[in-house]
Amino acid sequence: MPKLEDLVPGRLMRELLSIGPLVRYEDGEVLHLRGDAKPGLSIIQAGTVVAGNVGLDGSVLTTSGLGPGDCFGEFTLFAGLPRTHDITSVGESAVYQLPRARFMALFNREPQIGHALLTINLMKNHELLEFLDNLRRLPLSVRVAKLLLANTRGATGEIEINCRQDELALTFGVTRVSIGKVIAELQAEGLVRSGYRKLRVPDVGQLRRWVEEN
Amino acid sequence: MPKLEDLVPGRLMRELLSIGPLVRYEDGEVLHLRGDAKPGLSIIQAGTVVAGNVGLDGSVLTTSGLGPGDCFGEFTLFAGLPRTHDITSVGESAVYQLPRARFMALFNREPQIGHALLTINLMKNHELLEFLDNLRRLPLSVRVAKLLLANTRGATGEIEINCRQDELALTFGVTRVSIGKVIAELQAEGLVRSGYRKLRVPDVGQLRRWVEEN
DNA sequence: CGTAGAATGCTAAATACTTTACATTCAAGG
DNA sequence: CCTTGAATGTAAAGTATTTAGCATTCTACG
Repeated sequence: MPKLEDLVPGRLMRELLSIGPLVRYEDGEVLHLRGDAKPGLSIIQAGTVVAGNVGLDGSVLTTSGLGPGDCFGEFTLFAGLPRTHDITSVGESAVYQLPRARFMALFNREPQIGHALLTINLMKNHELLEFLDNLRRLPLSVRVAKLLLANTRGATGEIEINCRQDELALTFGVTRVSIGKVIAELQAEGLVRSGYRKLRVPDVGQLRRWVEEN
Repeated sequence: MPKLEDLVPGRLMRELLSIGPLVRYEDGEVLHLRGDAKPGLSIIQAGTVVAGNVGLDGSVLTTSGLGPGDCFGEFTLFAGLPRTHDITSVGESAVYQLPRARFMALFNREPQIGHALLTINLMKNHELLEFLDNLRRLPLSVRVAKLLLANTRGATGEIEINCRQDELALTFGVTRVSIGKVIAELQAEGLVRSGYRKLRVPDVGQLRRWVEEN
């Protein structure tokens, strides 16, 4: 996924960052609450924040993690609607908080910003559609394997992924039991080995081939 | 869902439409093929076109219908990637086909265009997330009922919706059998009455209440 | 070094949806 | 008005997933 800083030239990026204060957050601190109406664009300088998942009543389970260079909050600016997710800091983080007025002024002057935001959001859209498509057509085992591959980022040979089964369950919207079964299957085929808070893929190439033919 | 023509002032809209030819298509004619690399923005003047669903090999099943004032093709312009769907005319249609270079020139001059496209795509994104969320949390019967309500557009009392069960099955990614069962359920509760190529909702308010409490 | 909380492993019954197959009903065109 | 293709209705068997337990294993921390 492209980030804002990959899509706008350095000079413009610096100008963008100069219009909002860099705010620091502690682990677990809330940056924005769902329903909050105050608009603005946020750009992550350091650390990780997660969006999503209120639970109980339901709401969106997406729990997507955002890292340095990622931005969020476009929705409040361009759709004119309140925040759709809670945003929480995971560990310490530092985030530029650009207020609406000054950001929009720059947006109106520099078409490259709109271009970059459109690129980012069209890619997101595309990924969502693919996810939906996979959801309908592929068995859970293949979807899980795909996610693992997405986390190898071009590595080959043996890799280790730090994740819990209930995290996987959440991202796929299924129960931990189902994830457990799937991992047992994959393990029986020698494609992964499960551990405490981690999964080991002994041979990325092999897993990739298995995904291809399923 | 907002359309381009709702978001840019008339003057600018006319300028936009003036930069590309208005092309007419017959029923079933293909406007763009999946994989086609030629970039450009398309704006529908009249008629309906559908995007999606190659079948066989799989690919996206989304089959979303687009009408007058809707636009498509942003993906080819801002993500720089080939078409992701086949686009086909349903009945006769007329579509403005704006070539890349001239459109981008206008885009760079008029920030309102970028603003409008962002609004549209952020809303789409939001709807997709909600759809995904519903998919995970709600039984099929409630999702179907929600779709019916979405097609009432504020009407009250009795309404009639023209759709086939296999169309519903396609949009929800389930089989016709499942849709049939769901409709039978809803019918048993007196919430809908099924007919040939149509569904009748005797009391929109009642259906709405039923959805609320499920 | 133990132990408690966190995470995984496993089982069984219940539910939702699919697949396959066939019967029935509808409506448009000759 | 009758036929035919399109659409809906229904049923039975199979599969995937959930729900609700409880057992086991791991590891951080006291």
